Amino acid sequence: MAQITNARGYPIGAMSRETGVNIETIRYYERIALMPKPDRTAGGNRQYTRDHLKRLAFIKRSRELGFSIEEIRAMLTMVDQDGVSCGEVHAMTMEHLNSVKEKIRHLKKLERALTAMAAECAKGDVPDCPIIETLFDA
Amino acid sequence: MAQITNARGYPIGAMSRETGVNIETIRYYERIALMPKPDRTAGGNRQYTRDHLKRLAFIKRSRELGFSIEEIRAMLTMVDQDGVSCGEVHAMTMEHLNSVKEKIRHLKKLERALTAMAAECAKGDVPDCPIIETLFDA
DNA sequence: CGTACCGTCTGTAGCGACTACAGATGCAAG
DNA sequence: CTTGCATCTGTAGTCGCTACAGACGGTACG
Repeated sequence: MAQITNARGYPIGAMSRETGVNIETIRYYERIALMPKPDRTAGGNRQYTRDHLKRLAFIKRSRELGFSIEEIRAMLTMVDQDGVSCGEVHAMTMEHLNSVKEKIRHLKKLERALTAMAAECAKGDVPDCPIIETLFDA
Repeated sequence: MAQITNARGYPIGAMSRETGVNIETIRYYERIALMPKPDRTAGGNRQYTRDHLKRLAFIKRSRELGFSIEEIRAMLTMVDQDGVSCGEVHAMTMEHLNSVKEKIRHLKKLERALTAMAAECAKGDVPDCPIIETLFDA
């Protein structure tokens, strides 16, 4: 009985609220074929199912973990073909993990350089700012 | 005597080689007025001076430290006006440092999540891949 | 039944910071 | 004089959205 509401499916606003994905972004995912085209009401509004909702949540979580759209597309293609190869998914995850680790290393280098620059700076309105000097003459 | 070469100025390719900034990017910086328009040869080729070179190197180093184009523009505007306020530069640097630190925190969270996911995975060609499960049901 | 009003629609343009062409010249060495 | 790399302009593409404009859908209230 309470199912009647669900029988009508989720409009795009509900999808957005449930997953935290922007409405414009949901339509964008449809345009790039990451989300399948949903049914429409007589008037032309999108009507999503629970499966759509799960898929969108999957995409959201994967994006939050920094996977690119194309990586997510690859994973979803495997899921769609019911041929999920755990080895492949594991490899993708490890590769992604390595790129995250490298980004961290890189940012830590920046952090050290910025900290060193800032420490040199007297903070006063001195004509020769050590930060600017460093950037010009490093 | 050897100065004659320099008297002709640097063509864009030399600027690129010296600083490691792509030629297309140098022209892009000119278009967005981050680099001033240089003199031209009779035939229309750009001729840069040592000052241009120093400026481009400044931009390069600042970009490598993750400063945005607009942040760099602000710093260079101060330099151009000869009104370098060390306080302002210091503030910008600290703000930038904080955003770098936050990115590091964020990436470390990702690293932990990805490591945890990967650890759960048997790596075999199991039908139900724990990574995919996690992404679907988290 | 009308009306108000939010939700949703399509299509296009913008963001940041480049990068990648195409097609036409410049210029220096042999 | 020719060869051939360097450089020129202008435009369009990248990624992953985001932000409109202007028109229509759908529902709650009177």
